[in-house]
Amino acid sequence: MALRSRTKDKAERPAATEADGRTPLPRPGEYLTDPLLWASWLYHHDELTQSQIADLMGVSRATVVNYLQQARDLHYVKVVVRPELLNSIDLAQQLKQAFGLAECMVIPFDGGMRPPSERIGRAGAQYLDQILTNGDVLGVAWGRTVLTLAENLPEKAMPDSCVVQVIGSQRSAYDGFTAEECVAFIARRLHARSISLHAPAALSNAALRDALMREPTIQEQFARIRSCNKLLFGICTVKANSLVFASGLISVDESKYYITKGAVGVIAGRFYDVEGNWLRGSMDDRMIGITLDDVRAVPARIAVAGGPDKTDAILGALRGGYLTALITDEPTARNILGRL
Amino acid sequence: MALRSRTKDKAERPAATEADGRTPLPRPGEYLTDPLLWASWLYHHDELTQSQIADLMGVSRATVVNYLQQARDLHYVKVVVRPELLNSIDLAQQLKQAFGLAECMVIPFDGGMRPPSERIGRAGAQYLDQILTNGDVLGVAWGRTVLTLAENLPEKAMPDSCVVQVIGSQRSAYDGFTAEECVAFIARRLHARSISLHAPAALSNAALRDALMREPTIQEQFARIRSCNKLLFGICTVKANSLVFASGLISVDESKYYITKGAVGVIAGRFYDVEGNWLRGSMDDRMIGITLDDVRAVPARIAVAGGPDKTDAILGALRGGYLTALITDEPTARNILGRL
DNA sequence: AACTGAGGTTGTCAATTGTCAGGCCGAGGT
DNA sequence: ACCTCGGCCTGACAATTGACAACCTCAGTT
Repeated sequence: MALRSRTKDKAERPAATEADGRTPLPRPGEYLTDPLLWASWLYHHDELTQSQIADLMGVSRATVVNYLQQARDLHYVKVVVRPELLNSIDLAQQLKQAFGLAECMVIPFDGGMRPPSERIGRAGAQYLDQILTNGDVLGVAWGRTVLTLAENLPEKAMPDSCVVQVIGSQRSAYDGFTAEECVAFIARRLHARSISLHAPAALSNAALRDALMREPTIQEQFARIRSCNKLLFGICTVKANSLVFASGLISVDESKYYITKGAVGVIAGRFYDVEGNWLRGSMDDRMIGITLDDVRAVPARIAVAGGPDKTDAILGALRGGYLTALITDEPTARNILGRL
Repeated sequence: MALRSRTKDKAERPAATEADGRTPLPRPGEYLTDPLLWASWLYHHDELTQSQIADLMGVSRATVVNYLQQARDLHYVKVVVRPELLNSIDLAQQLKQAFGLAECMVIPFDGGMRPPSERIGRAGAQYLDQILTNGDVLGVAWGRTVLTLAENLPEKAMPDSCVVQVIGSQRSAYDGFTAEECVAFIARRLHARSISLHAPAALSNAALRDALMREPTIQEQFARIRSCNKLLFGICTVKANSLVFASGLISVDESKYYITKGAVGVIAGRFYDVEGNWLRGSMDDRMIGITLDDVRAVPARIAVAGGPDKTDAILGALRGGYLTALITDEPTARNILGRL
């Protein structure tokens, strides 16, 4: 019970010898079991206390703390809140029903401690991990939330899959915010092939864009895009602080046309109104990327989006049928349902 | 930073009002979100402290503790130590190599605090959860370890699957130890169909057994058994304290014959020697259940077994090729490898 | 041989978490 | 209307856990 003196600890391993006569523990230096793993298992599965583990392993408790911390950092352990339950809470059910979604995850409100995009990204990572299977062709657009998702995606071996960039590249004001980076990141986590679109998202005129589109390599990429069976994207507002503007993809001036036509949201660079109608404009002729019609052709279309501003944008996307699965948070879900 | 007084908590919800003006929290009594789920998510995903959660939800911290505990009990959350890592630790690798196993999980030693069957059962539950997919036909034999596995199997929807009892029923000295119960339990957890074998495991003479075997319903069940694509079973020793005797399936007298022929273990009521040869005897002609030849015909054959006595029994089973996946613990793995 | 710096371990202390006896409140019985 | 019981919540206390600065140890360098 009292803290053991530590002066004598090297020589003996009291817990081991008494408990298991026939299987001597490995002598120091010939561990057959990774100590991180050993500690993690005993802690999380067998619910021993850190002190018990420390005795068992013959190190101090503080060391065990470190082991456990490292194991967490290396993602040796995962804590999962059963996603199907979040699927079933009332708000999610209502959204599913109202918009014919196949799946909807509504994560609880956290009192506004962290940005919704971060929390939703993490939730999305868990969801994606769960539904992806080897052989999938996953299209990925970009967004703040998609990026956090990518960063939190657990590692998983899907060697026969590929991750496809569905919108051209653009220079971003923020770090790591380009579509290529999202795609590459996700592909790496999945041990999958990454297929990026070697072209800018927006060109200065339609003729150039058309010429580029006729390039065989680009044609090939677009064939890939149309072969996606799953698609992951964020939803952007058209407000001034929105990422589409901050990233330089679209200038505020250019957006004026769309806004006067009633634009409320942007998916993969394409504007739509609150009814979900795709608003085609001059921008569209200068962009390289998936169209909203293409989006609807993908079997599983997963949107990760949420936050106080995004109500209308998400509502429009839902009405337009651009999604089959929505991952959002509780305030946002309430807002959307309140707008009906 | 200092602990906030709790006397004023009913009236206000400080974190909420400032952070999110447009979405009032539900008034008490109209929670749309299950409080267990809410608390669990904030705790495990957003890493808030229990006090923060208590403030947010407007209850005392102790209540949050209870919520979290309940959520754990109801399996709302899962803590998973990445199983592929246990697959890769040295002992597991050596066993895989030595016996041509497809998978092998070796869980770390816990100092002998809990019975191996309990710990291995839990590990097996996690493994099974991971490899099962909808549509599987899972055969299940019985055993102490299989039962703990069943109890710890997380809930999972596999409506198109079935769980098949591969050995007849028997009265047991222990509670819940019959094959039917294991099967029913697992089936319930998986929302799958449970197919039990309505016949005793052992009859008093071979003629009766043969007559029963000719019954169409029994024939049907056996067709099912042969259609299994996965099989789950425990491994029993032939020592006097073994479950096969305690359960009354086999009498100690009857076992004498097998033991003199060199029996070291029992799988689904069938004896085999240390080389893995099936020892056929008079018992076998009076039993209703899967044979060891049938076992080998199943594509995935998962054994959960471990403990100081079981070394030889497992070794024989490995040599006989009755397993494709073994889940055991570190001392047992060492013993087996030491016996080579 | 003495120095130095990186990597890993340790003891201490504050923060967080688990426990438990007692209090509150509503349902159902008298 | 009053009482009793059971379930849920609370507050205070004990145990566990996390953070951190100091400390070893050992290999490479002077």
